[in-house]
Amino acid sequence: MLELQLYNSLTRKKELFVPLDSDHVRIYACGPTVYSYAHIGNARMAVVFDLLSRMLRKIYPKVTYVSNITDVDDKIIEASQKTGEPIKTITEKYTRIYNEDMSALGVNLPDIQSKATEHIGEMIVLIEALIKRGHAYESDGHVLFNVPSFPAYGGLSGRSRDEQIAGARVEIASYKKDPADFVLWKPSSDNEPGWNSPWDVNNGRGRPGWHIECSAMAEKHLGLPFDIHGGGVDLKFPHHENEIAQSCCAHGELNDLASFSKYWVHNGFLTVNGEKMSKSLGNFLLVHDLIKQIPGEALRLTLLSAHYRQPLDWSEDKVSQSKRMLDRFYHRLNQMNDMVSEKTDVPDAVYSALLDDLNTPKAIAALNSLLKTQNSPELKGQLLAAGELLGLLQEKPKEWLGYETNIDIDVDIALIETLLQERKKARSNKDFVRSDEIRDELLTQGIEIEDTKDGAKWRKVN
RNA sequence: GGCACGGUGGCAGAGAGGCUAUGCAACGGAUUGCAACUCCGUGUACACCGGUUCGACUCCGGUCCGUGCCUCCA
Repeated sequence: MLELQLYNSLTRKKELFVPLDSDHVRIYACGPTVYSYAHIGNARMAVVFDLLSRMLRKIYPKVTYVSNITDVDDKIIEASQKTGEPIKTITEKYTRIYNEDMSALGVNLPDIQSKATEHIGEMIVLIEALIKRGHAYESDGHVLFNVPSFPAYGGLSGRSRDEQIAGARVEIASYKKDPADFVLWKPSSDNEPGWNSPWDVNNGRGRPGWHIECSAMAEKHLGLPFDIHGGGVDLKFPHHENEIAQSCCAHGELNDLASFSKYWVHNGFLTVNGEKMSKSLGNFLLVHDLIKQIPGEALRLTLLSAHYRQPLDWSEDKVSQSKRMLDRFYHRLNQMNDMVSEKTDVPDAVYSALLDDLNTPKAIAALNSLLKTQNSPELKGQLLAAGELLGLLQEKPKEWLGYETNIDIDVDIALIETLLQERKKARSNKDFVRSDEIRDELLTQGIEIEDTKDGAKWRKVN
């Protein structure tokens, strides 16, 4: 197989990916709301779509990957009221931290990281088009999308309008014509962020509803239709469903759900020790914290260790497995340090696994199988090429394995050398008690001794 | 309640109508003063019940169990 297959949530089938324009592939993925640190579930989305964009770039000459930053949202307002920090301070801070944290996971910045607050004008244009075409209406200071005006509504998530009303556990606001209607624009009070709009009430200020930003930004930066729209499965309904409704209806495409995005890709949910992350359980794992304890690359490999559409249960055990696996790879790379790697393509087994709907577990298995062959410039080239595509194995082996410690000098190299000398002497005198004492002492400091043919070496562990 | 997705060896996790997944752990061996590191080798699986088939863990139906969505959520 030489072509990319992707599971398309819209058709519920694995399909051959055929770009709308093979000279320019366009992809959009829903990014974070910046009011706090990103958790490991956010990271899964970022890593999955980072990998997808890497694959697309390998295949096609030009790829534009857009991912948004939601910087206007009720949760941000709440955070601001709680901490007293201005909204802009909060959103800028967490955008910066998000990008730093994702970078630690080997995630490249998207080509365009669009911010909601910079696209209010485009949102207003879209909402006006919806009103004009009879898909939206003003009510009590709000502008709402009228779901019954779009008979195809629900096509992505596969639930009819009746079904969701039947199951709805929310109170239905009185200003809605239909219980399924959702907000496009809402009024802002004086202490909430707001922009002038054609639907001014309450001193003339309002702010967008959640869904409209993605419709507006995807259209602006990618044009319609574009190739791939992605995000977590939990966004399928209602967020993505609503995006489709807004974008299709604004352009009169009532019968073609794919007139917005041709393919829809959803990554599975992440649980922690079998449970959903939630504030009440206190099991929110923040990337910001994890990267202090574990190399980002081990986290990335853990996220890629299950297929992207499968649920992934996060556990320390899984992370340490990933770390061990990387140790093995780096060990082999270290053995080949002096070899000039041969320039090679990504090995077929790895590449074809990824072409098959990003089957990363299979790709990783193939990568492991490469280790069965002997060290050679070719092997080194293959490992590095496959690693580059996956966003792995790009560190210096000596540093990864701890043979070279960079700046973090909680290690007294002179002392270690002295102790190693003493141990050498003790061993030659068969004073194994002292020799083992030194070994244990160094180990408590995180220094592991390796006895080799060329004498003792040491490396920093953990 | 509705919709959807799963149940694979000790654990994680792919796959496939008949052909070794892979990793971690475990065990055996090499190496070592003993270890660690490293290397070599080994084992165990496909929830349950029917059906289709020459043959199913893989296809179909049912049962049981688990998870997610239906409300903010990656």
